[in-house]
Amino acid sequence: MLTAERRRSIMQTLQRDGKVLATELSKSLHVSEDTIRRDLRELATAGMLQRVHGGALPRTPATASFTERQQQDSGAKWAIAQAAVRLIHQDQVIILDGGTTLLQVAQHLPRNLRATIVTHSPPIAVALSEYPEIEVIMIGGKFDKQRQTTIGAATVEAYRHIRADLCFLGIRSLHPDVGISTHSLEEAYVKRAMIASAAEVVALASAEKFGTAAPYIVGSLSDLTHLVTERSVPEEILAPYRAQGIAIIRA
Amino acid sequence: MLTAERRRSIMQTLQRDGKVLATELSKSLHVSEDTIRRDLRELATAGMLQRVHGGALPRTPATASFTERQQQDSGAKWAIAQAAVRLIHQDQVIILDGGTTLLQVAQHLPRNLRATIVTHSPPIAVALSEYPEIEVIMIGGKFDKQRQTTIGAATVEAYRHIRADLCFLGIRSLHPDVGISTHSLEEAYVKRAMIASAAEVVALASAEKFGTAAPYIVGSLSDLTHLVTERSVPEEILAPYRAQGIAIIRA
DNA sequence: TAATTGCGTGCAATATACTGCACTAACAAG
DNA sequence: CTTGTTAGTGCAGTATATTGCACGCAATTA
Repeated sequence: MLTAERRRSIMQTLQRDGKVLATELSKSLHVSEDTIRRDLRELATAGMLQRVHGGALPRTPATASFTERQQQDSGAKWAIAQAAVRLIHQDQVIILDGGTTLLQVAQHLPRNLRATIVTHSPPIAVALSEYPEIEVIMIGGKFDKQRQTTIGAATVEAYRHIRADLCFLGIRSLHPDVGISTHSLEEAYVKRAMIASAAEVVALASAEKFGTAAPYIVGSLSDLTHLVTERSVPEEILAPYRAQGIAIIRA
Repeated sequence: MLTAERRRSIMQTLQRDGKVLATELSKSLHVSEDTIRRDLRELATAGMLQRVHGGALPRTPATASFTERQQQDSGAKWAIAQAAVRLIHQDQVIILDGGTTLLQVAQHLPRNLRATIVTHSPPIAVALSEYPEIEVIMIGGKFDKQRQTTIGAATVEAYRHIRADLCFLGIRSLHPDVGISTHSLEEAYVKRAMIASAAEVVALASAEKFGTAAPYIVGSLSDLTHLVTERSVPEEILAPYRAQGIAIIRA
């Protein structure tokens, strides 16, 4: 494995997990810890990460809370992202929601995928720089620092002018009766605009999102065409969704 | 086998495998490693791939040029950013251009600055998450992976609806006669829109930008109200700009 | 105190890269 | 046809990069 390739891999791991350990990297990349330490030192000198005892952390605490969230339960998110990616076909126009799960999806795309990806999440746009064949459309608006997405009238308006094949929607609350809901009114508006702009809507929901409801309604279950979730979710919980004709993928 | 043919083959392999090794290419294409290395060097110069020890990797603007560029000559950039920040007042609406220098500016803002910052650079928006008192407006559009900014009609149009107090402009070429110019037509349009939307325009230019010109004109010197540059730039070079009534800050 | 862990440095071995030079083939000008 | 020019190639020698190892240091823990 090339040196530069290994360092890219380290950066990717760091971005994905929010931290890296020298010992773990040494094992997973099959080089000595000395080499890893040297890599980390170099990358730190280049300002690409922050060196700490035992490993390294992302350089910008900016995305700290964001990256932190990304750490928790990353196993399930990883599986969901993997499964979701398989729904994508060449040359499609795809809308990607914000959030950590969707960032995972962006990072798991096939390297040679040729497609147009529309997103209102700056971190996702940046992550997609890695893919030479993907055209990225960034939707503007007021920037929500907590969610790391744009929101507001400009965002909703921009989505109005787009007709996408596929939309990947991050789900906060999903309930058989209530439908899709969320904790922010602005976020709900944006998600509605995304749904309205796409032919097929894929919901990405980890296990704990089921049977919960939040104050602001995004839409009904009938808005969804696919639902990607964890394998651990029992069949009886999924039954109402199946009844709606939603294609269920248990990752 | 023709040279051009071989190089196309290299690019294809790179595209397929995500990396190429000089030794392997030498064997599979039946030429010496020197020839392969020459090919890789040429292709790297042409910006088609990124040369690394042992072979080459796909050119990924995010990791390669942007982060790397942020490294180079960061001393001067740092000083310029520091000086530029002092032009900002509380509660202003400020447009921030893309580019590494402007990212530096974003990272050097006072912690408690209360302001609205408008930018078409996703990395800058993310960096501004740090500042609790700053409202960030992200301008959307087609995402330019190399420059890490949005461009195109949507970007220009969005700037039209904004009246800012201050605009910080990254400068690529500055010439007493030609004015402000750049290498990308799209970028020139966006910069023009930024200038048109701001009451005061601050140009940020490191020493090597002076006396150079590029194909696409952004505007004339009279568009500028301030010019922040390095202390090392001699007074006689700055004279024409002073004559225009531009306030010069030598950081 | 002793053991452990992570860190940094110097060293040697190997792999890779660059430089200058000579050779070839294609091609244009005389 | 001959000659000069150019681009492309390979080779030899030298320079640089990368890596793992041995060793000592510092901080933490048993």
